[in-house]
Amino acid sequence: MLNPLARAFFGRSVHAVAPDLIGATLLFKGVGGLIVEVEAYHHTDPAAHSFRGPTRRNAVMFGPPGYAYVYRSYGIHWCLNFVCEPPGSASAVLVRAIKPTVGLAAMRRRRGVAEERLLCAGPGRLCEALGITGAHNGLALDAPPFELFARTDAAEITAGPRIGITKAVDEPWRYGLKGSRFLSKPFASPVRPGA
DNA sequence: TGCCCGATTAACT
DNA sequence: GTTAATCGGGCAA
Repeated sequence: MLNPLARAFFGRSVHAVAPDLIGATLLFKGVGGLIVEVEAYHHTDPAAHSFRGPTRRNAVMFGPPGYAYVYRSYGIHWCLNFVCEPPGSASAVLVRAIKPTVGLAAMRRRRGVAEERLLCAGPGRLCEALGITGAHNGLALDAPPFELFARTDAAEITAGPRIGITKAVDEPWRYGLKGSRFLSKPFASPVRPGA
């Protein structure tokens, strides 16, 4: 059972939780950093894995909030989601990028990359750096090996269309820390008419 | 069963 | 700019 604070935090709309996760600290077995990019997936969203109903893969999404949904992407990579909203809502937030702060050496070893900016800039890269796999699907987020700490300082949050999807492509449900160099891709700058 | 596609990434040209 | 790697889901047959 999740602690009441975590349940209250994740039990809200994905569109409330997602921006609140920007600037939060995520650690897995003591390795991780600051969340700088996430995407919201609601069960009514054609791009969501839960849109067509429960399967063995997405079962965790249909459970209570505050748990990790880890799935294999393109048969190769692992991607980490946080289940949100009341139980059965089947909505989740995809963690797309973090700024590495703790355990840099372990991340570099797992990734085989030295450049700090590329350690966790992308959902697949992030899971590889932290050592998260399908074996961790369904784990509670308020207990080891996970550690989550809410944002303490004010953060300037920006939003835009999600990446790598083909359905509901115009919905601005990607949230990020404005100007961070650890994003998987930059957010489009506002276009001024006549510029 | 067979076929196509995907919430990706790295290594090509 | 393009493409391969690789596997589960969804749908047609």
